[in-house]
Amino acid sequence: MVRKDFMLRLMKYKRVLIQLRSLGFERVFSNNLGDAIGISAALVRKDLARIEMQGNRRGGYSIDAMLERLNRLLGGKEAQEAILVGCGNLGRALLNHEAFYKEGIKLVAGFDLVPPHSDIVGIPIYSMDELEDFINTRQTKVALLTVPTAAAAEVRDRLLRAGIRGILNFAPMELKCTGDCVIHNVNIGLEIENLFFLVNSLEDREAREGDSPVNCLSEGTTI
Amino acid sequence: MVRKDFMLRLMKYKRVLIQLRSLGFERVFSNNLGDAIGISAALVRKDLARIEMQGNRRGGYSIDAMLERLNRLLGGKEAQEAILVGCGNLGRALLNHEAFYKEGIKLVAGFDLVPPHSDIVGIPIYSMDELEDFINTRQTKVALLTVPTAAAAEVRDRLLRAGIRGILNFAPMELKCTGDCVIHNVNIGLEIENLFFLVNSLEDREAREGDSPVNCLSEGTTI
DNA sequence: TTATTATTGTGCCGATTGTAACAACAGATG
DNA sequence: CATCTGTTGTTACAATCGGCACAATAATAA
Repeated sequence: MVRKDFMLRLMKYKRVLIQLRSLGFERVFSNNLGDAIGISAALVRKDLARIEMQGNRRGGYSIDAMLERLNRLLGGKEAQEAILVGCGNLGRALLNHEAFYKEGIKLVAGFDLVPPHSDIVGIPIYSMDELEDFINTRQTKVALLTVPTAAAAEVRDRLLRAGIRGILNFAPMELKCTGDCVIHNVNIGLEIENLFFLVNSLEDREAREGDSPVNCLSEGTTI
Repeated sequence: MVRKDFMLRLMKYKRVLIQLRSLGFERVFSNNLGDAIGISAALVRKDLARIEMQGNRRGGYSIDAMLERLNRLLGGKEAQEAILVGCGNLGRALLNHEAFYKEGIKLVAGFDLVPPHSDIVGIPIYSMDELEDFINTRQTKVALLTVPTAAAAEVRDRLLRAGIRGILNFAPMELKCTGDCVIHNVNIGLEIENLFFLVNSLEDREAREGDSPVNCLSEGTTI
């Protein structure tokens, strides 16, 4: 609950650093990073102190050193393997989502009650019958769950029994976990509802106050 | 930044209440709600006090009264209209996502550089050329952005110029906002990375401590 | 060598969050 | 009517977070 924000910031730093490095930079200052991800420079420095990343008092931080440290903390650079359960519309879309390849995440298989006849994107889609075997032999630890709401809880139990430790649930129902595991719920409906609420408040305020001051809210993933 | 969690809790209460009511319940206790969404009963009571929802000291809260209040706060029950820009895999998947219909959100149109010849789900998909006109005539205020990363910033500007006030961005790049608007970033890659990190820490800890205590993390949308 | 300057590292503070504990109270029971 | 039980409403509190400001310090210039 509390260090999630912290870790997310670390991941954002990493993204920015990779970008900067690819542009030829070698060092970075706390205020660069702060601007890039929309927080104060002081907070950046505090975060970096927390991961024992020390910079040069005049020349900022070494991008390479920092990336090295972040990679060690966040799980390294070798792509981590996850599976996807529930190859409906959303599931199939995620299977060939552009973002994953670049970010060290590899979806190695999809599972569905009725697997399609041909693989769509080069990622094999298996029948649910083979779920446990696959998890067992590949020692998969993380799964994306994109099954219909009604099936979500049951599939979660099955995944956990099979050895999965982390689940990213997309069904619009808060999944809790039972045992030693991590479950994150990505509820897109909630996101949108939230957005409507904020936009409505924005317009209300403007209507009330006439010309409103610039009011700009950009927020990160609820992740 | 700060009341986002609060509002998200309100929306979660609403979901649970709707479910409970459909099961025939009429009243609910703070600890029911707390259990349902994984927080303490005290926090539930505080939230309810904050929205001036008062319960009966013995009989808990009236579900109907609470839903009424929540609906007023969160934007009522009439479905709110949003559009979706970028009808690639993810975009099309969202266009027929089960969750939206039930949750008072209505995607009224999709837009793409090359709109498909036939509507896939009954939701019309238009060419990008018609974007501004549509927004203008329908007075749309919220958009889902599922275009490729490279185009995200440009399309955002276009949307904002056209009058959109809230954007839910799915491209794996932190979009900031320029003007009076709200932008939320749903970064699925970050979500997964985060999950890997947590699972790894979990396993590390267990390896270190031998038999670990039950350690169960279930968290809501980062959103 | 000395002064200057830019940037880090950190101690402190205010704000906010969620928890714990308890008093007030409504209804049930006898 | 009196008691008792269970739930709310509220107050106090501990933890944490992020911001500010400033001392420490490394590079540079004179």
